[in-house]
Amino acid sequence: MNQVYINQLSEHVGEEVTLKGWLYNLRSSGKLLFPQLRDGTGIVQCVVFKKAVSPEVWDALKGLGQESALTVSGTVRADERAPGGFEVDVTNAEVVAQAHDYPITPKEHGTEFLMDHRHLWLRSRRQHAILKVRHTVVRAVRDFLDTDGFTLLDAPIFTPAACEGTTTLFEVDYFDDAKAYLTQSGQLYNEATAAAFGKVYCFGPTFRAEKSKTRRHLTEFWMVEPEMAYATLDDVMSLAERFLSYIARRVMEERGEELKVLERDVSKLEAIVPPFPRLHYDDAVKMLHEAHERGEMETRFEWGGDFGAPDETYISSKFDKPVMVHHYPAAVKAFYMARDPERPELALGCDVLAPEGYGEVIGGGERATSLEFLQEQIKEHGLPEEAFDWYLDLRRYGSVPHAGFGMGIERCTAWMCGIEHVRETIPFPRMLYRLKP
RNA sequence: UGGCAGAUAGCUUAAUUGGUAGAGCGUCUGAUUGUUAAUCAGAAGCGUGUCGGUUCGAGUCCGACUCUGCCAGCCA
Repeated sequence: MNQVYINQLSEHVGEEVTLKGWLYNLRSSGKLLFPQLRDGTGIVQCVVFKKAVSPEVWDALKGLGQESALTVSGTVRADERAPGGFEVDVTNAEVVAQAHDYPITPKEHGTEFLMDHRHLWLRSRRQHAILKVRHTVVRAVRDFLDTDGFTLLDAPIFTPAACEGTTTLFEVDYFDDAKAYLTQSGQLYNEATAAAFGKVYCFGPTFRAEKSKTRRHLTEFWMVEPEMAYATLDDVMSLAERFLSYIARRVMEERGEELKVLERDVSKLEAIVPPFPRLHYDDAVKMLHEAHERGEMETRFEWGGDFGAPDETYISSKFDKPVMVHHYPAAVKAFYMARDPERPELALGCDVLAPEGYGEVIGGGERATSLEFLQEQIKEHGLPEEAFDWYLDLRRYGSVPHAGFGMGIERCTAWMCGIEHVRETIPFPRMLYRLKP
């Protein structure tokens, strides 16, 4: 018999097909059963008339528990009463594996319970939709960069020392008595590959041992980091707006059904088109000051600091598109940031703040080119010089202006989906105090 | 790491002033030929996170601990 997937049913109306999947839910009405079958591509309601199947099949189906594995055969029929538009009139079925007392019932559950059952929660409609959107975000990221002339050159996950020296690193034993650290950014390695290949990116897991307990943080997350040789802050901002608008368009094109499941306000995604507003740090601070004077912000923001979550939310709330804030004070940015020649206290850095309070989805900028400047910075930041000798070589041998950024896949996905917390945008989130399952 | 909130049945939760811990869902049995988190009838079963204190009596009050959630800092 003709095995098909549920998302292909529209091509098989009137045909006899076999579906292989799991029981999502079962309702009964006397001589009639309505098993809902899911197979990873979708959910379809099947209809079993008692007299249409053998007594053995009827009895097997009647008492079947949620998430039992089964195959069903029957005729595909378009039906307005069915949620997906199609139904299958079952003529035969086989129970592959019975399931009893599936923990996640069709009722409400708390976050802790669901996270403890993450391995099963993934089967739920909403989680399925979110992770399908993630898949499309990842594909869009790769397609965009690949067709734009970028070469994928992944950075190592084991690193000998801090890339930025600021955030906390996960330390692991690395043979004998050596220590290695899990990467917190591929940034420095990207600068090496950019000098070899021109336009490059790395895309992999990133680890931050920050004890953050917010809806925007994971200890293990995926980051894509493009880097371009002979590029400036302006180039990187142009790239960021083309990049994000491409991702949003792909999500809308390919994941319409999923966005419906998530009840996403698609008009928010439709608004993500170039150009994005560009806001100088000074002007952003001015906005915050005015907001404070009007009583919209509790405390007066001090020039020179980095924005806190409430500041970011306020700034982004004034725009219906992502905002690109640039020229931050150098003091709050990484040591490798290039300086504004006119105002050396400012870094040529840029953060993209997503609308709706999703915060910083992209952080990047132009890198410093001068060997002497970087040597000073490394000293000032108290970083071990010997760990950066190879990095400084990049300034000794043909140093050119170059720029890039990093985007967090989970933050981007949460934004696309319009969901509260990044923990639902990765199959198995790693967080402070959560390492299982 | 700090602030706040919380932990009662497999799950979601109720419990007045300190006085017999109750329900819905799930499970089991039965009814129902169009259900949409189906409904209806019946049944079983099981619970106050851990340790200590106050009290005639603690889910409730006090202390410590463990765990969880939310917010903040840090960042993507």
